[in-house]
Amino acid sequence: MVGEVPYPYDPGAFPPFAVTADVALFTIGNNALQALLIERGREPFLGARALPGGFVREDEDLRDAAARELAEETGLHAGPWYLEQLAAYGSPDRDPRMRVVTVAFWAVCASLPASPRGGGDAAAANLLPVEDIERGAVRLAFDHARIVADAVERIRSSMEHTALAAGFCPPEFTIRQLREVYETVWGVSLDPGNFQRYVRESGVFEPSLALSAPGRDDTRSEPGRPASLWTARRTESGRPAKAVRRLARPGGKQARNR
Amino acid sequence: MVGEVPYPYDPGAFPPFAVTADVALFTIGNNALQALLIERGREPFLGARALPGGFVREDEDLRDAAARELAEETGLHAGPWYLEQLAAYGSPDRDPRMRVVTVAFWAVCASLPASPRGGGDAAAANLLPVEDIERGAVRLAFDHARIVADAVERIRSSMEHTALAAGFCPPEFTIRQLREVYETVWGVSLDPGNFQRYVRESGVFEPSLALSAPGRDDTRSEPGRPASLWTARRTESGRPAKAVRRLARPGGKQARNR
DNA sequence: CTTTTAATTGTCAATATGACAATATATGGA
DNA sequence: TCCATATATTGTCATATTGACAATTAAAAG
Repeated sequence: MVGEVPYPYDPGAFPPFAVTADVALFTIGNNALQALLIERGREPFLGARALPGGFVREDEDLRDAAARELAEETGLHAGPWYLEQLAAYGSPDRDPRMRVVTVAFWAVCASLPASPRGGGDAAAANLLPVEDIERGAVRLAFDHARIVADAVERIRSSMEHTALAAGFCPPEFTIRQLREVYETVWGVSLDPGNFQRYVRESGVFEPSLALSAPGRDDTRSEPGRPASLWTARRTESGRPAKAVRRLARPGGKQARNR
Repeated sequence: MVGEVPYPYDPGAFPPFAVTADVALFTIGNNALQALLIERGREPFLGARALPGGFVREDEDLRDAAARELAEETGLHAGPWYLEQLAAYGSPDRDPRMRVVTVAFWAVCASLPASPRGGGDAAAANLLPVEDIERGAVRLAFDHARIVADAVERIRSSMEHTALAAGFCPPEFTIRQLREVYETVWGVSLDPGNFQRYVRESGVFEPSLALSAPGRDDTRSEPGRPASLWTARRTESGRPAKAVRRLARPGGKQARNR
């Protein structure tokens, strides 16, 4: 074998690219699906919104870069989020300055500090309703509108067969909280009774034993029977895993064109 | 605005990466799912198998680069394949020579020239059974074993709700051909009667009108009622689209651990 | 014309889903 | 304490879908 660099490439044999990692972080706030965006403080796209992101470092894994950018932008470290890669976007003209390939990630989390101000990065970060973005009411930089659209589609689809919806909730949650996540992200209204059955029998979630539900009456003051708490079941693949499908209720919100 | 390069980056502000496009092409041959691989002719991983791929050119779109590499490797141009991006792979140590981020694609096609020899590229390309790869019986270069595994999983999953299986068939195909694709890729045995019903009622496929089936007896010589021909239905999203799910038949092949 | 082979359709029980009623368990006030 | 109110949770039942498998159709071969 050779030394430091066993089989060096001819330095001129390949075109150099810049590689960035961008993250579309979603959360639910104000009864709507929200995306974390920053306001660009310089050209190009000065004043437009953009996804948190930046150059991948020399010896940094793509995923680590995405997590780092997210942490820098939200101020939250040891992120309480669920992060997954979406795809690479590398159209030759996506950045007017030079050839940049970005690896996009999507993430979901339960909540965010009221004002997730940039923890040192240039501009301020804030949450904007996905509905506004889908309507084209938000000016997004580069191809970030497409990235957000693709991420939302992936999330909506993934929620049908996995416990992803739990990523929008605290570690333990009530069935109602979970149902409201589905209703908000999918833009539909679900039947509470049938949804209860789904959560109970799908194998995707499981009741939170420990300081479970009925009996933990500490300082609650809402009327009605207290709800039990649930968690996402540890991912044991190799299971059927039922889907949520059409639990919609008759007079509910108008479903999007899925 | 400025001229050629409106907002130039500081050349030293970002680490240069090499970006490549790799393609995992699958087809069905010999009653098994097969992947197109080349044999590496140089270090590192001399002698190991690798996915067709190479550097993305200066002004080339990622997808175009993938299609180009595929065409160069198979000798087929104007590819009769279905090509879609899988994900980016960019672990800092995935290539011992330098920092390379690869954008992986997966593709499926109906058939390939008997011996898809490299159309000019270094090594010979040939098809290897995915089963062997999954079993670890094939030495793959870099992280290509993971890429193949991810691609196979994506394909198996996608086939459940889309017409992707038709990508393994000629433009027009019989229901039996289509069923054999599912059986081969999923490693299960499906009930012919129930599968017929699925094809007929799922909305994913549609009967090939034109020179349809019963009546096109030109030079056939197989016994039995002649099969009608079908095609993938033009993608009209916004439809329910039934899933293939468990049409398995009792004594069929052992299903993989899905 | 009969046998053989494969495609296609039909039947029926077991499940799953959608709609909605009934019951359980809290809070708050009379 | 008892009742009205508000949720959570469980049941019921008609309908739709799925799995298993029988029956029918349409060709080739002898």
